[in-house]
Amino acid sequence: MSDREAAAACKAWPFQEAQRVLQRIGGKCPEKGYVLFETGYGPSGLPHIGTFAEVVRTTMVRHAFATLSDVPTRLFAFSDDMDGLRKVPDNVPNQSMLSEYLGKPLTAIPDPFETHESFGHHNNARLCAFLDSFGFDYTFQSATECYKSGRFDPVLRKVLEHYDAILNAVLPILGKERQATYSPFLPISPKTGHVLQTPVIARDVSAGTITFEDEDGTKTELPVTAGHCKLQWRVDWAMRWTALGVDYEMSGKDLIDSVRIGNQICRILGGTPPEGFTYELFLDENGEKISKSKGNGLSVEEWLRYAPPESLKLFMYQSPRKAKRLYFDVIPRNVDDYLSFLAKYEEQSADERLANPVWHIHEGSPPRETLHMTYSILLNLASACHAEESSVIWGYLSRYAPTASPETEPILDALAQHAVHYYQDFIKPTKRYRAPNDVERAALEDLAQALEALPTNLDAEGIQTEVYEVGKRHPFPELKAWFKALYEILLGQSQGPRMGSFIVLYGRAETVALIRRALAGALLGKEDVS
RNA sequence: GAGCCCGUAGCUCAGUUGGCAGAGCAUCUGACUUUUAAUCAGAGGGUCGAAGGUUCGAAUCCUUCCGGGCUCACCA
Repeated sequence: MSDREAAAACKAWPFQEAQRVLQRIGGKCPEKGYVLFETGYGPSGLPHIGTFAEVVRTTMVRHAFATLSDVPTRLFAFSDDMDGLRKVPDNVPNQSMLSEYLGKPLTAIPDPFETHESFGHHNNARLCAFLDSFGFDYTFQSATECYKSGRFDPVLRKVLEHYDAILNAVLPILGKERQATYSPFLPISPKTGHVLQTPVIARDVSAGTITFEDEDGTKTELPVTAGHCKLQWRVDWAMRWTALGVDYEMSGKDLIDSVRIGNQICRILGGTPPEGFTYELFLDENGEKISKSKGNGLSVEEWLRYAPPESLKLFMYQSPRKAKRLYFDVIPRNVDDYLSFLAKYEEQSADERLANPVWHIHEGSPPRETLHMTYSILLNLASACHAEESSVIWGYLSRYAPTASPETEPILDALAQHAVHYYQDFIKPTKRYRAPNDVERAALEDLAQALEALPTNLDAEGIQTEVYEVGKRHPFPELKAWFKALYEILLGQSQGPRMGSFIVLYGRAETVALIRRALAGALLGKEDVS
């Protein structure tokens, strides 16, 4: 079976989606010369995990499609940057300046960060930087540019022509209040520059204009073309599908009705609605919808501090139609699942590979992983050996696999780095060191000297015996108390790893130094005062 | 009201063309000359929400029902 046949038979959802796209175009290249995938972005906020999810998933479908067909593809990341600013975001500078521009298109508002041509341009740049950091292949599209350049003009005129039909399509899903003032066209006031939400009083199809009442009450006539008017979002979406010839766009289940309306409008405009895919929303650990304003759930940045992007992509790949909880605890699991899919890939047949998530995550060519070490082991390791940096973990890993190094095992190296972050943020703050009493002090001094005197090639077992011997030489009620003291004084926790293996892992000289610092009271400063 | 998702071990969930019910954690037992919680080995634990149907065979497909959750109707 060829790759293409195998892909056509593959049940993995990106292939199923790609099949629908292939059927849509009837196996032939569309007139525009390519199959168009689109993802939308509202630039009044910064890119977030939902943006990421949509682009990753769309990219997976796009790549699956490229495996099924030779028809070229493009992905537009479309920014609705002509949208009027409704509210001043509280996470940006120059708040008072921005408040003077409320109601104006984002691309007509100065950049509060003073680094770009406009606020819209600034956020667009943030979007692109965000997407670039993951290496996504896309073409950025600006709504402002599309409107002003006339690219949307032919379809805008059609919207005017089929005004009533479009109105009738949208009205049923609106509330009563909204129905009264609703207009698909949002004229941009020539006087104030505001995007107006105002009824259309008259329209002239042949001239391509609408008449409305401007903010100061004067009757104003404006062309619907060339950027003089924007469209209300649902109609805007459908117009864009029609004008650009969008073949595929996914959206959240909260938009189901809007997609339905959009499809109707698209047909009214003479277009063919894109193939859609409705994905489920993300929930937090309590099963509540994740929203930026509530700040629940998890940000992309948080995830990437503790785990590599591939694990987040895996999360996005898995069950997109299922409402999944997105919170901290799911990270380690997704890392380990990613690693095991990666390991499994090596021994799979060609068509099994197509259903392996790593095939989709890495666009058909996943990296080879030679040293298999789960993330949970690394997390344990990081906390057991007090890993302030990944080199400590590597100290252990190179003993385990002498030929391995950060250079030969980049995946493992990244994981080690992430495990250190995990240790620093979650384990270390819980540590509480205490000062030794006189008996313990003497025993620790004894241990430090004993460790220095031991033959350098002694193994973990031998060191363990020596630790034991030192304990016996001092008046502990029972040896249990000696080990407990070691953990509490040196590691800041009431239990810990076997001392012999810990010392080998942490380093003999380093352990001696650690003991000396403990004796000097230097570890007490690390105590968490909270 | 309309629509979507979920219900599988104590917990969180896998289960990919229907073919002997799985993982992680938790629990229990044992090993490793310290510890209930480094690590390792092993064990117990499920009427797959319920009832019908299709099938030689259903966690999986169809129907109905029960239970839980979410979304839409202001903005995009």
